[in-house]
Amino acid sequence: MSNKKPNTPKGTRDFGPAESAKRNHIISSIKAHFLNYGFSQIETPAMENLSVLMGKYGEEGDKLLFKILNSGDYLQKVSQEDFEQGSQHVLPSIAEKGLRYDLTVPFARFVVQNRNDLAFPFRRFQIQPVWRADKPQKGRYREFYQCDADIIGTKGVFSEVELTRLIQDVFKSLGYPNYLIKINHRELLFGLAQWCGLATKEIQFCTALDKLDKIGHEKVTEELNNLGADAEKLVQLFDLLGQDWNNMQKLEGIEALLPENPGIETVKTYFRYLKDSGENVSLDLSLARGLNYYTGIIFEVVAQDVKIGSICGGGRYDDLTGVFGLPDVSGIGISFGLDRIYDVLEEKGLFPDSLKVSAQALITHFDEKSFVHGMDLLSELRANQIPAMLFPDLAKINKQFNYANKIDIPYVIVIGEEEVKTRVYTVKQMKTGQQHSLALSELIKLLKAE
RNA sequence: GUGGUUGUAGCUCAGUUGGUUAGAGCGCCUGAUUGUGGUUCAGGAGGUCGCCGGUUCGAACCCGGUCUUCCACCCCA
Repeated sequence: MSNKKPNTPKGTRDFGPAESAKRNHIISSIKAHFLNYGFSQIETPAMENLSVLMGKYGEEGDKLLFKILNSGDYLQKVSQEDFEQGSQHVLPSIAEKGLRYDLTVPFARFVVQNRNDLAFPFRRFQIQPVWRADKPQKGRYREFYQCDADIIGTKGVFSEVELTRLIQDVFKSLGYPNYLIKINHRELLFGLAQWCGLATKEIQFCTALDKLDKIGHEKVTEELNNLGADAEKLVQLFDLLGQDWNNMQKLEGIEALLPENPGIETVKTYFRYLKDSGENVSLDLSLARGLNYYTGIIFEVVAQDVKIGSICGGGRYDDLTGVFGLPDVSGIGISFGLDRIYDVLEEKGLFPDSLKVSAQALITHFDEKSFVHGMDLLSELRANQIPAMLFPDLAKINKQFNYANKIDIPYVIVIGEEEVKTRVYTVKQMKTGQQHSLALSELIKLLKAE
């Protein structure tokens, strides 16, 4: 290991054949459900203008944005005054683009730009990488994929129900049952904040409350007290949160505190529409989610038996396009975290074995004559939609078999003098060791059977 | 961004108070096997001990820096 040993940048990874196959397994499953729900795919550039990205994810988000240096002499526009005032003042002069931080904001930009060509409500899905300059940890990468589905241009709670069912369908088809869909409503959170006497500090209230299951109610109480919350009301609040209630009981409990809150009716309707399919759905009044633009119901999906944070998140935003000049468009979206779902499936051993197969058959040979004959057989197999390879070098037969074994090829076809003459091929099933002599039509039938 | 942690062969890891030529298992290559892989046996290759610097007669080991990994904050998918 010399100092020349190359490496990918911190928090980024390569995906080899095995990993790519597993990732594709997840992507194709999610994509199939997106299509089944009527979403159309779009793609947007990896980079956006910083004016599009800045200020959309809160102060923290701005720090985590990767900025791209301007081309050419990027210091040219920096004035002495900017430089003396520090990096904050230099930034606008040296970088005007950044890597996208999520898929929702670029989508809002896309909607505004293409508003006249889109039919609303518009359902789009998007599967692309995003970048965050976070400090990497397990399940936290600097480059990771999001799989987003958004419905924009409708306020109906039915959209929330659609996305809930979509989540359920996806995890069902991935074979992972131990997830929990936590939901809450920003109006409820804001109502609670005001009720506690934190009318101007709703966001701080949310982020403090969000830590409840992590640091416990004493510490959260302490934080909220420091913000200036009404101590008596906090006692009432934590009394409510501590109850082991079902969703309806929780709703009734919070309705008693906030009788006029518009979020109550919305959440009630949501559960009514869900009917009996709300099995993995839980109203969690402490769920906050950091992103500033959410205004209505918010979602978070957690893996209950893997320590990895949330694997899917989303919510309703009433005015995301407003900042780009298109007001009064309500949208709702969810984002599946491909990389974390991967980590969950990997840890739980839920990837199917069949993903390993690289080709159905490898054609091996003893000499050049049989090698050349193998080329024709290869074409025949491929013409019959049988993924096949011909060993490309003249090599010892055991080397060829060894290769097939290593890359998990199920069938090896052997061609020698005899096979070329008779056109009856020897085929060995690697898993069982069984061997047959078959003419082409029989061979195709066998290889297609699997 | 703050604090901590990790790094030795392709992989998982040993390595004594600082002392010749740094080891094991697995994997890899060759042969037993010129019509058969996965089992077995024999042999072999592969390391500037993450990198740079310092202390020392002498450093995988001690010190500093740096990169990387993971963890706790922060925040999030």
